[in-house]
Amino acid sequence: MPEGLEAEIWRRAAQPLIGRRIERIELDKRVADPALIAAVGKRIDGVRRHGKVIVVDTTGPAIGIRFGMTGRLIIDGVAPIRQLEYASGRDRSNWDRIRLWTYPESARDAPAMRMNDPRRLGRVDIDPDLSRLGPDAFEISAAALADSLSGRRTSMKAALMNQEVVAGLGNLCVDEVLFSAGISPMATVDAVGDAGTHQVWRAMRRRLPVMLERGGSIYGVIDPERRRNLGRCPFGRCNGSLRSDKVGGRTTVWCPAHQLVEFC
DNA sequence: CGGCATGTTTCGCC
DNA sequence: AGGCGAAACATGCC
Repeated sequence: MPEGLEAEIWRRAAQPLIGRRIERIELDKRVADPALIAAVGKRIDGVRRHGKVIVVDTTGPAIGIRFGMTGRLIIDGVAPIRQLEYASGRDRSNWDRIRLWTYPESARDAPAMRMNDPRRLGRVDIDPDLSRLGPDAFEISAAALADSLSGRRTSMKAALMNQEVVAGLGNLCVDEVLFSAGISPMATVDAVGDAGTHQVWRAMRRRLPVMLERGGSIYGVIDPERRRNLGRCPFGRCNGSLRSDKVGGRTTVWCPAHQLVEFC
């Protein structure tokens, strides 16, 4: 989905919904659980986030929203993130997967909240099960990250994208974090070791708030322009060149000159 | 037109 | 048994 950063932006934008009563719900049954109509008439108690998932708590069922690759949240007619990198800025109403009106504060015809997802890989669940998600990427401690990674036989990149290990990092954030940490994305968790894992944790703490403040996952050093055109490595005085490879099944942009198995 | 895309689930294979 | 990689999913865009 949009990653945890985008979910956090939407969580914040959705706070004004708290306290309102749900007047009406329309949903696309292909991706949104029809049982969610049970939330009609209930009051919104809170909007929280874990990893990439938004949960709208009500006095009835909770509404769990996952955004897939192209889902967006629009609150009171305003899209906090207007356009996603790999989707146009178009907003066709038949891409809405859930629409929710509240009483009495829905702005005119605009739903108080809607999720618009052209590609339809997102989901809207009733009482979502978050039990398999790892610690949230923004909250995780160094010890918890080390513990969560221990025993993994896969690459660092694949491990960090695994939501059971740590919840909220996606392809772009993992590339940014590993770039900043100076750790190779293809290094195995074991090869990276305790010291390298700590570097990864520090890079998460360092980079994620900056990207959040700038507006999301695309605002790292490894931005969309660099993902497309590569070029010289922008890390410190590194003399290397960016390259693109498939790691963990995803396009990975990194610099072999400074992203080493042994961290810099 | 071919290929690729901020993600998750499923299917086989160790 | 269970972790892991590849394929599948669905659609738009360059």
